[in-house]
Amino acid sequence: MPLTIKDVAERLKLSITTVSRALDGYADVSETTRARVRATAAEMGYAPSHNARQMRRQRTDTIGYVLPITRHSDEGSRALADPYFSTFIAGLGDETARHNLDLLVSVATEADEQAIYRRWVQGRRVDGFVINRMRLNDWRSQFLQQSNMPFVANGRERGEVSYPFIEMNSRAGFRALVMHLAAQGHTRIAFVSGPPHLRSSADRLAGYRDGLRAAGLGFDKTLLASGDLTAQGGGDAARSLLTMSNPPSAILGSNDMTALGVLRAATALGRKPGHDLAVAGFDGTEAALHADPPLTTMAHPAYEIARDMVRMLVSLLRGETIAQSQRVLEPQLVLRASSQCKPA
Amino acid sequence: MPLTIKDVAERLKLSITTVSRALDGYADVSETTRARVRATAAEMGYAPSHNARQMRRQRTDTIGYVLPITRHSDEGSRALADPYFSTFIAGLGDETARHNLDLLVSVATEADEQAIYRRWVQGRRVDGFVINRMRLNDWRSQFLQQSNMPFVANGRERGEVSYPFIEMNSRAGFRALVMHLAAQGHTRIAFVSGPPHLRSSADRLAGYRDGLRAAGLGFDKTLLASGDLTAQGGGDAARSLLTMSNPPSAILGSNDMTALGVLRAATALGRKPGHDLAVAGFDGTEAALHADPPLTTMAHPAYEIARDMVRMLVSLLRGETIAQSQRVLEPQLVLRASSQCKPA
DNA sequence: CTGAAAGCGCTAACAC
DNA sequence: GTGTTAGCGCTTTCAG
Repeated sequence: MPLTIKDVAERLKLSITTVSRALDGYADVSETTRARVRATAAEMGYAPSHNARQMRRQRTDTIGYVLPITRHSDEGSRALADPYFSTFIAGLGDETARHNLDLLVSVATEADEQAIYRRWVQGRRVDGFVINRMRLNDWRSQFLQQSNMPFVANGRERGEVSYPFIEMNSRAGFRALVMHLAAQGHTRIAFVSGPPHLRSSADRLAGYRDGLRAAGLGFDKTLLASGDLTAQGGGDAARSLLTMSNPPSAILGSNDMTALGVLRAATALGRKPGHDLAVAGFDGTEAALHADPPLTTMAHPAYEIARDMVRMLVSLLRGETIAQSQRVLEPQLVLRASSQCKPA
Repeated sequence: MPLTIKDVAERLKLSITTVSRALDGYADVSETTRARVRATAAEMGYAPSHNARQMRRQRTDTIGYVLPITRHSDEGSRALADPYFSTFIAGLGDETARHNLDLLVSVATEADEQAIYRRWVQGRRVDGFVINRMRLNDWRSQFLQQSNMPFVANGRERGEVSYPFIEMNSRAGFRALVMHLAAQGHTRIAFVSGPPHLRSSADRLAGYRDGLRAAGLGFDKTLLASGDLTAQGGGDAARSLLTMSNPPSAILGSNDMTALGVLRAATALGRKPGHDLAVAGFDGTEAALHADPPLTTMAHPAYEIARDMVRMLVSLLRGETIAQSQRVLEPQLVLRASSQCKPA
């Protein structure tokens, strides 16, 4: 049976009210009493019951994050195989800790996530949400808005939205990536897309097409392969692209994991990425740095984005107005060996 | 203002007691009433307040995990750079979700973690803990035991312990790794250790020495470099090892990240890992697969371990006795190109 | 089978 | 400055 405020009060022969106020730093309690209370509480190892406190305050001091995975959870080991997510969680964890907030985490497929959101919202489990990997039509933002639950998104749905978000301009990023490859003489530049219902996939594909246009290259749909943002998917796509009659001389992955899969598959097919095949990814993960050869990518500061999202959410919870509540960041090109070659 | 049980009761002209019982599936309520209550509650979108429920039940249905990081949190982006942790969290998330438990996560250095553990324990924030990255002398296990807080550890402290854990036999793993290298003729096998206060570091070093002994090789302390389980640390260690007068022909990293750093640094120094330098890691992360060249490693099923730990904890919370409460798993050697070469 | 009432541990009006 | 009291929303005796 853990200690309660009553135990402390009895020991001090004070009322629980006074103890509560002393501990919470209210003004209307004498300094001597406050000191006595503090000392005794510390000595007894008392800490208030989070539950009881939040029940009374109607707050939880907790932020929720549901990690969206694609596959069935039996294969959940893949869930965080993408370093993007782990970096993101690290940012959430660090920044919430800094504000003395707790971070409640769950892992769910798009099919299962509704139950969790409902439970957390209606069960008043969290004060606000951080959501990412936005879909073109995303029920989460609607649900949270109509539930009056504060949240900050990483990215947004199609079109104008009214909620706060931080977004990467990945469309511009892919345009730049294509231009970079075109500048080296590549004309057959393939693209391995992500799941089509994701906003990021649409943006990245649009950026790819922007780049082709800007470089004066036509769009050839045989150079478009579909992936799923995993290395596996990237490998499959690369195999089909590289075994066609007129294969591309450059392959762009929707993210680093896809590009890593491309690298491996290409190497297995006897190609030499960085020599007879240009490859690039997107996200700037550490794995890209250690790849064979090191992977050209676009830096995407997932850690900082996560921290900023928490900061924005904290402001929201405090009822403050956020200066810049809808931010668009520009990614930065990171040139490495994988893309530094001319077409064969 | 979210819905409460009272709202549902009023709508149905029933007492809150009956509503509560109907929803919780108690036997002593008529089937018709139960159906009516269920339907109305669903229709209204009612879900019980987690806080109130747990306040009453004196349970939280939440499991805590404090991710231990080494560096100051300003550099927290490194926190999860090690895929071992992200895989571990994925396992925790999946398995807790499966049991309808929530997972509370925090990120803290060893210096800061005490505050979090105290807050969560004394504030009755969680029903149990999962802890990993055990130290040789670990205050956490003592604290949790004396607080009467159930927990399961990944690994354990020095010596015999009474708490449940799952541990990798990394000592045997490193012994096997050294034998593998020695079998190819390597006699100067270096080892980049981890932080000395970690149990895993001690085990891995001991395994390294076991291997040398088994292969009939002497222990040369100039071949011992200290790392910190990051790629950065591995790179630093490799630079000092490879620039000495009589450099090693093989380098073993305490984990994959260390070995990846070794690979990069060695390549930068003009060495060709897999040809004139053998390198191997430990953990079996996906990054090792995509490395240049692909990294030999020992598979360490962090995802499955995490899930099993949650299962054990759940049994503990239910008051069941766990069949195998102290498990030791054998790692599996995964041979890849990085270690497949003879000494120059 | 259903309802009234107590109380989980705490905070915040409101008294004194 | 300090104490008394009324709840936060729910579960669980205990009556009926």
